[in-house]
Amino acid sequence: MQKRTTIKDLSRILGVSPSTVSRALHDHPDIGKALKQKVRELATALHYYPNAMASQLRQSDNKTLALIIPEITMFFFPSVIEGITQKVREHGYQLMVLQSHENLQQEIENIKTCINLRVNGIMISLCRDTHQLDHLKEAAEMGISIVIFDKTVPNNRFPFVGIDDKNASQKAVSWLTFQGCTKLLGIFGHPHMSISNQRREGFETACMQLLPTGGAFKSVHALNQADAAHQLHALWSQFEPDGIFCMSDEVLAGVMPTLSKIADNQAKSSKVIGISDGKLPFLFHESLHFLHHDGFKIGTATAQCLLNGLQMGGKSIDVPVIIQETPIVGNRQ
Amino acid sequence: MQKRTTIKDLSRILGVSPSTVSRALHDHPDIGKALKQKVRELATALHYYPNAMASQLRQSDNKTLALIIPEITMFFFPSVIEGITQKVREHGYQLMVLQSHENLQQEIENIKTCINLRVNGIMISLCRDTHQLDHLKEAAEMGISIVIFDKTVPNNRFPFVGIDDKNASQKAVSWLTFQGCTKLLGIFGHPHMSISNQRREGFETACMQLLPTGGAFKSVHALNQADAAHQLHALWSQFEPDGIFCMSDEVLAGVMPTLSKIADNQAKSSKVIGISDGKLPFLFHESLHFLHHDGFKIGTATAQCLLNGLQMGGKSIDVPVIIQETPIVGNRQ
DNA sequence: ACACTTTCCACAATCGTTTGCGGAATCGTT
DNA sequence: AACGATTCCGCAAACGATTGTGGAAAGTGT
Repeated sequence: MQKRTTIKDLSRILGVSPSTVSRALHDHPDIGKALKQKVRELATALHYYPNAMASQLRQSDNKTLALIIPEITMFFFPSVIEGITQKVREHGYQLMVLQSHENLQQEIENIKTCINLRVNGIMISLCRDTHQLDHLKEAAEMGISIVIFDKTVPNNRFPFVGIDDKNASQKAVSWLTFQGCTKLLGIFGHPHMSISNQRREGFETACMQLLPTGGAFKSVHALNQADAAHQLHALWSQFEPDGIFCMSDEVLAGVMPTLSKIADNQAKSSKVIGISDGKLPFLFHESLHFLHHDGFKIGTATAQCLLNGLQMGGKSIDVPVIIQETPIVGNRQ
Repeated sequence: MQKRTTIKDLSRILGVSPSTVSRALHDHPDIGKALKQKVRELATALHYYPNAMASQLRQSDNKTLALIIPEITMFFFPSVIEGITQKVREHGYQLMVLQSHENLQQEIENIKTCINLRVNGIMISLCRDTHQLDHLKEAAEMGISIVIFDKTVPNNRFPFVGIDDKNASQKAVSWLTFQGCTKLLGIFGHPHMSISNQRREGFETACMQLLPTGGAFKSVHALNQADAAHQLHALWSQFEPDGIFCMSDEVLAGVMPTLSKIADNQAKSSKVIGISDGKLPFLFHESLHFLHHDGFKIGTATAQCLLNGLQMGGKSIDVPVIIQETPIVGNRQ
């Protein structure tokens, strides 16, 4: 890492003071037009690049927001990142993405990194083993704005962006029963995740309300995509549903191939509905409906929420933002 | 952003010099055991977090590597990021992910950000409109190590990590002909992308070599997933292939649903093979083979290549690293 | 008791920029 | 010609941490 040209270098060569060079480069009105020109020319000629660490230190601000998520999987998060990126860039901030890999220790480490770096704000989707928010409170006390999205904990006091999980599940059940299904299977994500339980509860209460007498339902938790496939397969001999609810794209990705592998007429004709970011359902042949859990929209809303909080000097609103998922979208018209 | 406790605060309270505090926190042998203890206690009591900007400025190094990619889509890149993250973290570096959104101007901007931030190295997959590498050369001259992966330009002189595109295509054609296909369709990505053309060329030459007399082939470029679907659909009436080669997951995602939508016996029985990261093919019912273009492996190899270059003081090897894709993997056993 | 290590810590410079303040030159006005 | 207003720029102190050097106190050996 060799020596790079600095403001001092420029100032020495031009015979002016460093402060003048700095002002010239920033188009400060105090500096004469002619001099500004010369400074700029020399700067490009000598490949001058302002040292971001130095200027950030001086201004003690780096215009950076952090995004902490469990993992950048192919499901959901790419959309979220896209939404956040767009909104964040519009407002002149840089985005830093950190992954916790579903590991609380790593999540804490990431928060520490954010504090050390003096980021302006944090958007975080909690990993499944996170149950209390001390590490976030620590960051908040350091003056960092925080917004939680998607995955949270029950008694969260930070601003939150997400969908109404229970309601979404109820809509799904409602649709299935409307289609005439009476034997429902709900497949949910990792049991440690907040949304898994929210959505399961919504599913179960809806089933109890909406299923006709003689109907039945069952709900299972899958640890991941492969486990969803495995559980569905293992369960089929005992419980053969005519309606299946998949709480996420990951579950759906496990379910669909398995479903078509089960050489059973019932399997072919059983209705499936999911909560989805809206990409995956279109890949399958089978008619497939889903509740649109729009990652992009959640991303922009989360970023917007954080930016609002920043403008209000950290005193952000405490009311959760609930994104309305689009009622029901069929992927075949 | 209120005032945070600094090393000076600690030193003032303890009645020692800032340098002593710094050394104590770094477990420097010059500092007495008792004092170290007191410093550390006060530090945690006062929620002291070292200001990363300050220390990075002083040491003029920030242990950060940048990853610049066109876009974080659901295809391929999540795996790549995973591989890179793992390798990079092992070596104590931070990773910064930047997206160019297939926009050269944005790519240049990202490089500039990297220079300003004084990152140690850059891993980049070029966006499709990038044809010359002046912006990368600029960064290289500033002492930043660079590795290009996946998407590159013809006459690249930087270290490169990727697969042998032509060879992969040839293997695909070879498999299709071995299956008895004689009328092949190759569907490729955006025509501006290097890999699109490499893979198409490989496809075409292989077709000419391997197809029996009477055989035929055709290759088309799709701008994106939806366009792949559309083109396949539009083309079907004129050219009805019995073997289809999809050069990427994105293309595959466009092709498969369309294929099953085409109510034609031929469509059901036509063989499909793709180059894939290895997740998507397992989602489909149809028997589907693919050449494993392993994103994770490419990620680790890219990061390793960059780290090697860093250790050798920026004088990195100039020989491209070619990852051998796993020959042919069937997704149903 | 003397010289000689160790042990432990302070001083001050430094990384590269930014910025409040002050001041010299130039200009315009009466 | 005198005087206030512009215009344009330098001085020096920050931002918060790291580090080479120097040196006082304490311990060791003879």
